[in-house]
Parts: sequence; C-alpha cells; structure tokens
Amino acid sequence: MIVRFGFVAMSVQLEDASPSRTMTMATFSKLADREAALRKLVQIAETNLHNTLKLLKHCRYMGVKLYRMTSKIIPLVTHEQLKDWDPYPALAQRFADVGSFAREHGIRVSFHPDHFTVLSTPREQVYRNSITELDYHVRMLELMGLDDWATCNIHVGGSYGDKTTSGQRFITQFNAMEDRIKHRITLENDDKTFTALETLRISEEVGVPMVLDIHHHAVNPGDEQAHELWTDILRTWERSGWNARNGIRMGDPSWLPPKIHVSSPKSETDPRGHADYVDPEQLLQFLYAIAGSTAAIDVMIEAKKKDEALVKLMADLSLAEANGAPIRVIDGGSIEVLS
DNA sequence: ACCTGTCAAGTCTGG
DNA sequence: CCAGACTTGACAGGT
Repeated sequence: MIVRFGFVAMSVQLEDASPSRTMTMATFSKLADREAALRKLVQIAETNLHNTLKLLKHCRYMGVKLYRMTSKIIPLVTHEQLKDWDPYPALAQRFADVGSFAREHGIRVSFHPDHFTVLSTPREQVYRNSITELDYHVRMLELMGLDDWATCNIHVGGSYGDKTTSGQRFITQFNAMEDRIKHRITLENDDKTFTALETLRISEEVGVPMVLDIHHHAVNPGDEQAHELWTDILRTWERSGWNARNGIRMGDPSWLPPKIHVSSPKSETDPRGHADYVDPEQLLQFLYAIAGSTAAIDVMIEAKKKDEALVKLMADLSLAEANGAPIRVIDGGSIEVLS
C-alpha cells in the first residue's frame, strides 16, 4: 500500500510565503476610496496566489503530493458588503497558473471551508451563507482548471439538540445544492458532534466520499474502532465521488485514493487540540490494520508545525524502517506499507 | 522590532 | 437571553 503524506495551508520553513494575508472589514471600511480599497484586496489575493504557487513548488521539492490550500486566498470576497465585487477575472490567470502546476506535478490539492459552513443549520441565512462560501471555494477550483478530484472537505455541522433531525436536514439541504458543488464535497467526522459512524451513514446517503479523521474519532468515538468502519468508508470512495462518476476502479492509474486526517492530541488537559508533531506509532498501527484493503491512501498531517511535522514524521518513519518496521520510505512525501 | 487585542462569519454552554 | 469559549493566523495599533 502506497501512503502519501501532505500538510495544511502554510509552511513554517519558507519565509515570506503566507498564502493567507488579509484585510479586515474594519480597515476596508476606513478607506475613503472604495475603488482603491478593492484594488488593494486584489493585490493581497495576487500575493496569496503567488505564495500558494510557491508552496506547491516547495511540495514538489520535498516530494509531497498532497496539499490543502487555505480558504483565505481572496480576503472578504464572501462578505455581505462586497456582494457587487467580482475579483475573479483579474485573478483568473494566477488561479490557472496554480492549477496547472498542481496538475503537472501530480499534487492533490483540496480546500477545507471554515466551520461556519454548516449545511445542517436550521437558520435560512446561515444555510445561504454556507452555499456562498462553498460556491467561492468551488469557483477557485474551477478557475484553477481542476476537475472534481480536487475537493472541498466539510463537516456535517451542529446538532441543535437533536442529531437525527439535524442529520436529516443536512441531507435535504445538501441535496438542494447545485451538482457542481455537490460533486466537490467530501465529509469528515468531527471532534464533538457527528461521529465517524454517523458521518459515514450520511456520506452514504448523499453519495459523497468520507474523510476519516483518526484523531477526531479518538476524542469522539461512538462505539466502533476506526478500522472496523474502514471497509464501509473505503466503499464511499469507490461508489461515489470522482472515482464512481468516471468509472475508475481501484488499481487504475487515475484512481483517487481515500484520504484520512491525522493529528496527535496537544496534551492531556487539551486532548482535542493539535500537537506540534504527529505520533508515528499510532499512525502506523492504523495503516497496518487497513494495509490489505486499498492499493493507496493519502494522509493529511494536521499538526501545528505544518510542513516541519511532515519532515519529522518522514524522519521517524525512516528510523522505524531501519528498526525493522514493515515499511519502505520512498521519498520525502511517501512510503510503502509492506504486507 | 516586538507585543497585545481584535477580527465577518457558527454553535454550544453556563450564568 | 446574552456573554464567553472554542480556534487560528494575521492584521492593526500600540510601545
């Protein structure tokens, strides 16, 4: 089983490469010349896209094939007060450049819209805002020229005191969206509300792939071991999403592997928080448990030290290999689990 | 150069 | 019913 690792949003190794520079609404409102203020926002977005490309080049240099882009590329773009603003044409070329690079170098990119994208909400306005937010992310992927193997990962949302009803509402409100958005979604179990099993059943119902977060499952487990759910989770990657729509079977060269999230608890007092680095042992135990089920898997490292945590993990895995673990380090971003 | 409070957005809890 | 927690990187405004 080939395992590819990736990291989130920013690099702690690169200087001057923030992909999420911003401007607050407070500052924007203070600027007397609105046209000039909008030009400033476009300028910030250009910098963010330039740095996103820089980060992708950093990925290529390291051998990393998995990267989550930040949601903050265009500041304030989904803000109520900027509804009339259309910055996309001015940024189209830079989006295209980012997308081309990702495609040429086989880097699987994705987004993770923030926690106020809540499709289970009972509030009409929150639902509408969530769609606006998703539309923004999907639009960026479209401008990058990336097919819908490039996805947006979200959570089910709040429970509002009745998880069953809220889950049903998620399904109804999810189904009411445009296909171009629905086809980009993956669903992840969260650390407080919808467990892995609950998220899995909803993923099956609406026909989207499920991203299993091992750490969230550890702190919000339900009754099942993660690997017990794995067969069904893997099936969501076969029967829905990019693979299913294009008739791609596991083992085909263009097969999109399932994705999981990995992080380690920050401390005993804050078990839900993300630690600086990830514990290789816990990760390996999970990978061994599922090694026979799939030819490949992609693992997103969610650690405070970002790309440095990925580098450290690779070093730890090299050491494990030297000590006889049944793995083979391939390059700076991937290993093979021997079975 | 460095430090601190604040930021557009959501949900949940406790007072 | 409202204030604060949660969580995060970066701004904004101060020293």
